[in-house]
Amino acid sequence: MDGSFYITTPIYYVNDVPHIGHAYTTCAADVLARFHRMRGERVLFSTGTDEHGQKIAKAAQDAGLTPQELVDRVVLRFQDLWKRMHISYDVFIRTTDPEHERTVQSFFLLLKEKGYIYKGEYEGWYCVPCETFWTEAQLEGRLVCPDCGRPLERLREESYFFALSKFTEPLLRYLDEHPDFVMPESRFNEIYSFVKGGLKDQSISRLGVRWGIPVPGDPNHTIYVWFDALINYLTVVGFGRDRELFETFWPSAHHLVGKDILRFHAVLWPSMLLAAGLPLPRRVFAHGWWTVEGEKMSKSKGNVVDPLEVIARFGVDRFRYFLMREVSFGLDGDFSERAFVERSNADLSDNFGNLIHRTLNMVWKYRNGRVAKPSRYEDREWEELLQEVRERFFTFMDRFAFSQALGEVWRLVHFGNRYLDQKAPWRMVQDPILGEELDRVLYRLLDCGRMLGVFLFPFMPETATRLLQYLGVEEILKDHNPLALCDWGKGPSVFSVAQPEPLFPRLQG
RNA sequence: GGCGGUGUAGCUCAGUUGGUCAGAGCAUCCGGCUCAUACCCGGAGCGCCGGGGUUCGAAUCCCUGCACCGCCA
Repeated sequence: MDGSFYITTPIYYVNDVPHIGHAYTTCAADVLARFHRMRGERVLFSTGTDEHGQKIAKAAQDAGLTPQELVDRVVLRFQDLWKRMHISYDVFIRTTDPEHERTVQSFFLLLKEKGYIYKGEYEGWYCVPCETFWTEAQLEGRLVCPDCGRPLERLREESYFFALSKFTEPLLRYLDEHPDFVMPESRFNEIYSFVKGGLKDQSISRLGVRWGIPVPGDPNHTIYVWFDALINYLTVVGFGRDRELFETFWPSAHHLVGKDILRFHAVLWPSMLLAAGLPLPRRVFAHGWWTVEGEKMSKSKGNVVDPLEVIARFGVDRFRYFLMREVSFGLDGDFSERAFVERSNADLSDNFGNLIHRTLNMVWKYRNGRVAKPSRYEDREWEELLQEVRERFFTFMDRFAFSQALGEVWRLVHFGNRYLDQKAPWRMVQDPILGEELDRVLYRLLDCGRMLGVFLFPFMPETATRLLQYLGVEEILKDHNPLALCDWGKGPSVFSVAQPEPLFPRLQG
C-alpha cells in the first residue's frame, strides 16, 4: 500500500438542486475518505460543482441573473447539504475557479502540442438544452432529442476535435491488464465492448457558447463541458502547479460516479490522460440509482427526495446508514419510508443501539459505571469472531462493498446480544462468587463497543463519536491508525462510562 | 438487431474454482429471557424459472424455451 488515497465525487451540475443521488455518491465518498484516514493513510477527498455550459447560461437568463450569480447561489445549497451530512471533503472545486480554468487551458494546449487536438468541422443534429449532437443512426428518423424529446437543430460549425479514435487499442490493452479499473464487473464489460466497437474522435469545443472556458488562442470557441469538467480531477491535485501535491496523490485516484456518466469517466477521461502521457486513475466505480417508493424519481412526479428533509426528520446518521446499508453499492435501490423506518429500527435501535444501552445500563447499575480490565478476559469465541469480521470488513471496504462491510460489523452486534443473554449478568450479580466473571463479561462487551465505535465511524461519525465518548475512549479517534487498535487487549485499563442514553430511539412506523 | 447480464424462501438478496451451497436479513409462527429503546435469545416452516444434457455428484458447466435488465446500434 502506498499510503495515499485520492477519492472523488463527480462535480455536480448546478442547474439542479441537490437530491438523494448527489447525497448518495458524496456519502459513499465520505465513508471511504474517513475509512482510509483511519488506516493512517494520506487522504485527499474532493467534490465540487460543474458550472459551465449553455444550460446554465439559459437557466440564469430565465431567472434574470448572470450565470455567475446563479452558480454562486446554487453552490451554497450543495455546500450547506454537505455540511449537514458531515461530509469531510478536503477540496471543493468549482469549474469557474481561475485555477481550474488555467489548468484546463494548459491541458488543452498540451494535447494540442502532442498532436491529439485538431481543428475540423462538425455537422449534425443538435439539441440546445442538452448540448448534445446526435447522429442520424441514433435518431431513427425522428428529428427530436432522444433524451428530452425536444426538436433538434441542424448545426454545422467549426470545432476542435480530440483524437479519441487513436486510443481504442491502448485503452483496450489497459482494460485487459486492469480488470479492476472499472467496477462493478458488469460495467467493466459494457465499457469493454463499447471500446472494442471502436472510438470516434470527439468534438471538444463549441462556437457561440459564451459561458465556458475559451479555447486558448481562439476565444470564439469554448471548451466542451465534459472536457472541462473531467480535468477538475487534475486541478484538485495541483497538476501543473504543485508538484509535491500532484506526486502524492496522482494516480491514486478513485472516481465514484453514477452509472449515467460512466462512459465519460471510463473512456473519454482515460484517453485524455493517455494522450497527456499521464498514468490513469486506480478505479472508476459506477453506482446505481435510487427509485422512490418504487418509482423513478422525477421533478414532474414531484417525488424527488430532499436530503435536507430526511435529515431534519430522522437525523443524519440514520440517513447515512440507510444509504450505505440498504443496497449493494453498484446496484439500484429503492428509497421508501417504510424501508427506512424498518431498517433504522431493526438495525440501529433494536440491535445496535439497544446492545450498547443494555451494556452501559448494567455497567452503571452493577459497577457504578466503572469496570477495570480483568486479569484474564480472553475469550476464544470473541477472538475468532473478531478476527474474521475484521478481515472481511477490510476486504469489503476495499471493494467498496459498504453494505456487506456493515453486515460484518453487525455480526459483532448480534454476537454481543447473544453473549449477553447467555451470560445473563443480571443473574451473576446475585452471586458474589461470580463477581470477577461479571467484570470479564462487562469488560468484553465494553471493549466490543469500543471497536464498534471505530468500525462505524466512517459510516456514522456523529453516533460513533458519541458512543466512544460514552465509553470514555474517544481519544482513540485521534490515533494515527485507530483501526489497528480494534483488537482485544488494546482497550483501556479502566472503562469509566457515562450514564446511558439511547443512541437511536425507535421510530414510530 | 448485436453484445452482456439476471431469474434462489412471502420480500430483498449471498452463494469463489461443481461435492456440509441450500444460506442471511426482514416478514410469519412457536418457545425462552427480562439488564434493555415492547427489546434480546432460541427454534420452525417455505426455495434453486421451465425442459433437456454432461457427471459418481450441479443453484454452480453445456444446450434450449420463457421472463426481465443493462450497454450498443
